[in-house]
Amino acid sequence: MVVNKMVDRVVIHNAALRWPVPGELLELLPGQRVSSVGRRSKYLLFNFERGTLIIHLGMTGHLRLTSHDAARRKHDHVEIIFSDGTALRYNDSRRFGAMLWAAADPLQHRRLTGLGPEPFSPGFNATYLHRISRGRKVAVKPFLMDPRVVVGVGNIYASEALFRAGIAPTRPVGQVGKAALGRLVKSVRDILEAAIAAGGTTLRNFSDSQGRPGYFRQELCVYGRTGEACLVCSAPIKQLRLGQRSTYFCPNCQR
DNA sequence: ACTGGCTCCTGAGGGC
DNA sequence: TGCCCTCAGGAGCCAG
Repeated sequence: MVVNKMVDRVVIHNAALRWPVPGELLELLPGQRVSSVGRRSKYLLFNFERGTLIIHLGMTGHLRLTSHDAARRKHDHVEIIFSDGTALRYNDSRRFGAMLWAAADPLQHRRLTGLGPEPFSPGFNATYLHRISRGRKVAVKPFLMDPRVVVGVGNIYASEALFRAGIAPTRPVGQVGKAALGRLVKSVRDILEAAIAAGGTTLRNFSDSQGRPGYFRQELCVYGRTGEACLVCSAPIKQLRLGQRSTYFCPNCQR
């Protein structure tokens, strides 16, 4: 828990994340206290007295709260050292993540404006999806993964949600009816809820803040199961690329 | 306004 | 054992 901790100093070992880590953090953060933490989409919001530190973990990012003198690990790019002797370390081997600063309302930061609704919010519903998808020719899977449509649905969960909703991932979204979109909304929520309960999905090296892997992988119905029997109808699971992303589906259950 | 393709990056895994 | 190749993915960016 970092709330109420006072920043003593910031060390940037490697500023080359998705966008350069703002150097102004070096002067801005020391002397400020973390007042609260929040989240919007996959952006973590560390609210300080005079602004908000926005952190995205990308694919491989980790935050660890350690003693400030603990040995640095490979890919520890930024350290926020607190006055109580602890340090919050941002580690990200792939550097797909980001660290940004918002002097005012973080929701008005250019990376956060334009984000779609949270998947568990009332705004994410069949009527909404139906309205914004009419006339669109894009396939339903990349549409579902577009953060302007809804946030939080990555590649694995998109395939899984479409399987459970019985919708072929290649269907032009404009041709998916409202009832099917309603099933999709429910599937997305069910998948995310189950995945969160299982601690996420570990494919290679994902782990939570305690270093534990996620156990949702064993509940995946289609993702990574190319050629294996569909759990519902036994037809072989197919794989294709859609929007440069591996896509898995049952050609029999999903239409 | 849409759409599809490309890009960033490192590590894992497979083939030889 | 070691090298090389391919793949993985969140999401911004850009050309058509």
